[in-house]
Amino acid sequence: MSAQLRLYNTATREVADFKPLVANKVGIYLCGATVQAAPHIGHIRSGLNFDILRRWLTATGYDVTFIRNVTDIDDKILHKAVHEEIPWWAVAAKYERAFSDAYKALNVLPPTYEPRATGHMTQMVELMQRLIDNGSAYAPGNGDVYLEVRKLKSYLTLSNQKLDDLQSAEDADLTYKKDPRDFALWKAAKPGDPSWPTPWGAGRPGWHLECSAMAHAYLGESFDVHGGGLDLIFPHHENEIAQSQSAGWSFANIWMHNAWVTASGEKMSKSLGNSLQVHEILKKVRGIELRWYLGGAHYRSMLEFSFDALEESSVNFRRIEGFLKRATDLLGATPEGIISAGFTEAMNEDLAVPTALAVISEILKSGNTALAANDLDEVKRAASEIRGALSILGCDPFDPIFATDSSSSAETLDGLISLALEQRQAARARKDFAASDAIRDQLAALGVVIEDTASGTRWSIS
RNA sequence: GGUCGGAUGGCCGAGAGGCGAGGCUCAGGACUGCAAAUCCUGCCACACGGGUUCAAAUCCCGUUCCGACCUCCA
Repeated sequence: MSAQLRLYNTATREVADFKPLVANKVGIYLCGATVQAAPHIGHIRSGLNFDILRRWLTATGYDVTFIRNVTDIDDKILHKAVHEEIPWWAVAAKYERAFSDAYKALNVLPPTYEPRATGHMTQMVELMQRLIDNGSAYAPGNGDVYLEVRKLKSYLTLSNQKLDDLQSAEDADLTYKKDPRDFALWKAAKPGDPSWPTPWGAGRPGWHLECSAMAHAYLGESFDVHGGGLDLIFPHHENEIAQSQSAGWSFANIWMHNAWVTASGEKMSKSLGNSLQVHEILKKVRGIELRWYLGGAHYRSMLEFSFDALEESSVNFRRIEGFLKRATDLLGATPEGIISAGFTEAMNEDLAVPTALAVISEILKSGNTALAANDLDEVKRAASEIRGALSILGCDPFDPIFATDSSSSAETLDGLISLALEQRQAARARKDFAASDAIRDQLAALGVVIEDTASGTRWSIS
């Protein structure tokens, strides 16, 4: 059972064996950012959770094509452009950059392809043409194009809702829509708005069209996994399904949704302020620690954010890091990463990261014990298994992306501290503990922490 | 109104019929000149009320509270 990856599918509401459509290959489409504001930790959690999925699939031998789009044209971006008094495309570029920086800081791998909505207008127009031609969509003549949802019997099966149970929007305008629940594939241009030409008039895409068009462009009519946050199930993913299946494409095989980061029990939103933006939190903890925290909860569980919990998680991580550092010193080489059976079993069960962390804790314990006993084989095994696990979680401290800058002053620093440690050692040798402790305290005041071990004194910067 | 989650020890956070997840904190012990690091021991929890069962945190019924979505959302 441990050899078979099982994943939860929102569409069936159960965990089932993962069977790729094509042997040894996986196509994943993740709804990425609508680039209208700087990312908060909830946005980044989504990218992170799917990054772990992708790394796990890759590590277990799949050839993964991972698409994460950028939606760079939508209502909010236009509003923001007015507010910030810069062009809409400058808004999109600015926040796309902010997202890229955040992904990089948290070691979220770049997707195989990262398509932008504005780069796929042709594909969107083609899709609409197809939908109009087969009677699924209609253009009422005002420049809008709508999808007629009643024509698709499978509409709302992902969210398990009934069309007639939906509360219809109070401001639904039936001037052009046949049904208030029909949604806009395309919106007619308003004066001053950016627009692209179509056979039905100039305009811009509605929110959902771009994902169907881009998923089709890069992954074809059917693909393995479509992901996103829980809040995208309805309407975004339902509408993607509606468009794509109306076009005759079978679309995604498995739907995966990550849960939110909450604050005080509530879903994060802009009303909670900017303090939980990724770049703000990175002023307090390292990227690798933020990642360890955000990735540590199961992807389908809400993660209640607090700085206390973040700090606690960082303490735990530093312990693991400390072991790897000591093991590396003892072994005289960086351990290679290997994947242990326990870790595999946990990850294969719907990416049970919390269980995987328990596995890491056990390996850590035996590794530390082996370190004390100078059992090199066991130290090497433990360090390798831990490094292997950390690399899947994207938290490998030896990953160059997390490397602290090793400037030329590092050697000088090392020399200076060694000098102080030699003085301390001399004091200890003559049992002048007042002097030796004074040196230790002074170093501690500078942030240099000392540990006396059987093989000498180690130091690190806290 | 419809749909979907959740409530677990001081705190975080898994599990989903039996044999104490794990982490953090705290207390004690080992090691140490003292620290630090590490290891060991301790802290036997599952919102409430019924029920099923040899056995329920887990299944069933009911209740309370919290949250999410219903065309802006990761």
